[in-house]
Amino acid sequence: MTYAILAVLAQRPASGYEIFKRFEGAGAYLWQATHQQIYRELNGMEALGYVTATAGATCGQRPARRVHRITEQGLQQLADWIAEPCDLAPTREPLAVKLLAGHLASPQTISRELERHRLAHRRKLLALQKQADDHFADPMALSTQQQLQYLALRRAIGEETAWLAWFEESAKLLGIRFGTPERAPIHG
Amino acid sequence: MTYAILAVLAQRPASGYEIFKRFEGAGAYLWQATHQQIYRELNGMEALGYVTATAGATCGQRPARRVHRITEQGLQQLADWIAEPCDLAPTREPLAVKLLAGHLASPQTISRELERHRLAHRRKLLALQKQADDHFADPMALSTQQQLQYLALRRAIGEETAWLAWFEESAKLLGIRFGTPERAPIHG
DNA sequence: TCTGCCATGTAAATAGTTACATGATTAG
DNA sequence: CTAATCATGTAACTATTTACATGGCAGA
Repeated sequence: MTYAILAVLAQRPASGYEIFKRFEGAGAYLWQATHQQIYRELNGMEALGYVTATAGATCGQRPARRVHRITEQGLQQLADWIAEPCDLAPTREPLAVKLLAGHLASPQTISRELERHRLAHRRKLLALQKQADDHFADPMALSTQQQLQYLALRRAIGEETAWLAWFEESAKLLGIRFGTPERAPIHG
Repeated sequence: MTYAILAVLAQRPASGYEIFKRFEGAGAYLWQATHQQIYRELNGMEALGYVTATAGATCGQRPARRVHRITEQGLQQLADWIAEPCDLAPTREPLAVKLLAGHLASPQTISRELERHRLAHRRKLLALQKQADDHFADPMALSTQQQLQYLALRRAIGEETAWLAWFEESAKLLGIRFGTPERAPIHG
């Protein structure tokens, strides 16, 4: 978590709220987190000297937007973490758990839940593709830094595409017909 | 977590250790967890009446294998959870975070880490495919219950396949060559 | 003999969620 | 005038990891 925030701040300074927006909703593809956690983490990192906070002068009299900036120490910390090998993200698939014991529920219950998740994943894929279109229109003309960021996004797009393909497969095997009969968006 | 354990116990009674084995290592595709967490969770569920524990008579004098069995109440609890809509699993991608700030490290550092993860995902895919071969050799001849369990596994296989495709894409874009091990493991 | 697996746990620390709280601004 | 969004936080709770602890049994 710490490092996800530092990585965002390494791109540009941001307020807690901006980081939260990036970590939440359909477009999030790095690290989902609640605003409470982000604010707490930011304050902790400020105490450790990884970031500095400047009271950003805003228009009205809102709760004083605090813009956070990564320090040399924070950059160093982040670089160290990147260099040190990390584990794969632990697997946690509530939907797969539901399927494993799916015989305890009615087929309608299962297919309704599959449909809900399918729509959520489709929504997410569309949001991600929009980000790709907006920020990485021409993938062959990117700087090395942009290539890496593009690949991070491509990874999430690949993930969501795999989900949609799996929903198709599931529907076929279970003999379900999902609501909207459109094909899954093409990936690649 | 609770429900992942209950779902496994709904298939057949098991000891904490057996559940742990299922939730750990390359073949895990439901819910990764440490043994500490599983034992604690099992004891908690025993207190709540969702499972019963019987001291399984084992061969030697080992710490007395405790076999857990799901109760009617536990089944009801699990069925209720399956029926109630759940959120998508929150996104947490350390590798994507590393790429986002990848310019802070050397290209070799990045490509080494990509290669490590690629190998781990390949290992995982192989373990999953072995499970599919072992338990679901003929997907067209499965009971409804088995179909659902097969799909849970297929989901994980789809995930790992997407990872490997993404590593290919990354290698191409970054001009990295993977799969050239120093000591060629190509043999029978 | 040594390593690794079987088999269970306690205790402490860190990570993450949920509930509660406040108040300004903007768009319909 | 109402709802959503901007913007920040505290407190309590739940989930998860890490470190410590024990001891038998099997195979090289």
